[in-house]
Amino acid sequence: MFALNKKTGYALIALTHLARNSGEVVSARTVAEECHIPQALLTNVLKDLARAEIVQSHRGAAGGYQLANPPEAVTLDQVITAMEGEVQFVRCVLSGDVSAAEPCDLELACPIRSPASRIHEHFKRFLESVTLAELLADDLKTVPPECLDRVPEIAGQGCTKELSG
Amino acid sequence: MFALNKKTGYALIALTHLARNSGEVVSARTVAEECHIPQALLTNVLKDLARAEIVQSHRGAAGGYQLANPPEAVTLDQVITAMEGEVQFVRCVLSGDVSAAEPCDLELACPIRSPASRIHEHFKRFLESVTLAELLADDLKTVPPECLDRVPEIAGQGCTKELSG
DNA sequence: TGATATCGTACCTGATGAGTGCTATATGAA
DNA sequence: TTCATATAGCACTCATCAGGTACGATATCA
Repeated sequence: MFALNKKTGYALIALTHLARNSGEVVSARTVAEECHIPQALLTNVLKDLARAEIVQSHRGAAGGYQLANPPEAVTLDQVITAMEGEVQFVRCVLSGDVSAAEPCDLELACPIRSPASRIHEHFKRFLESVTLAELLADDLKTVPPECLDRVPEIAGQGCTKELSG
Repeated sequence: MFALNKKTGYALIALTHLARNSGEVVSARTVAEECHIPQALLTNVLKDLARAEIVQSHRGAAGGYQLANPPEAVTLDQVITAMEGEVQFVRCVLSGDVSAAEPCDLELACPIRSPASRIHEHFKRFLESVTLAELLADDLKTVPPECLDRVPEIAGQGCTKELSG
């Protein structure tokens, strides 16, 4: 199944919680309790988000976490990268990079390398276009109705941005 | 890492190979040899694709596989679903379905359920908009230059379809 | 100094991805 | 009829990783 993993899901939930308390420092325990996420696990999730500088951490008594940037500036791509590592789409796409941990066996002969790279770019842009602000906007009325139905003719086209407005 | 698994990658490579031999029946061994994919593994991949009716299988001597539909009609979503199961984006999105194998613990309280569903729909449409034909079109010149640079302002918008033309 | 909270890291366990092997069945040709 | 070829359907192994837990170190505040 092609899906985000649970940690990333928890991260998104925690981030929306922090966004709704913007400005305030909230402890991991509070977020865990209010979002019904196992605390020990959420602790690790928030640590990853802090390392990626998506949230700011404050140690000590009355410490906790807060968003490092406004929700509009936090992209889905950033969150996924923080939790799961660089998005790759097809695993070989980045292997031109010498440092890639997983060089592709087919590197020379691969018949889809070039087109897969292009699709990878589009995929990445899609993830970059989705922001935390859209996860906060829980109002379906903000989605232009014409975007909900014209499928797949307009697939992936022109609807993403309107979601946040 | 948010990525397609290797089997799906092999599936895409095999499908492009079949597409380039459109009409002809090609054996799994031939595809494996010409695409440099382990034969035993490719056999399973092609079986999955046949089960999903993405390719047609022909048993017996001189048997093999051929595309069941023209490349324009084969979407990335179909291939991923055939190889990895239904795309879910966030794992809970489909759990409203009673038959879901993985009901979400947070079902009632989840603060991102509704927006995640919307993003899931966009994500799915993106995958439906990418066709095998685009994997065959290896010519970067078919991509309008303005689509390659305006990032992320136009992210995910309006470029996908042009890729195949 | 003690309570609280994050930081870093290591660990466990079950599921799943990647790959292999075998038997049954279908087909075409000798 | 027989044989070679090729797919169909399982069942299996092995390694990796996701999901989750635990603990000592460190920072902050009262």
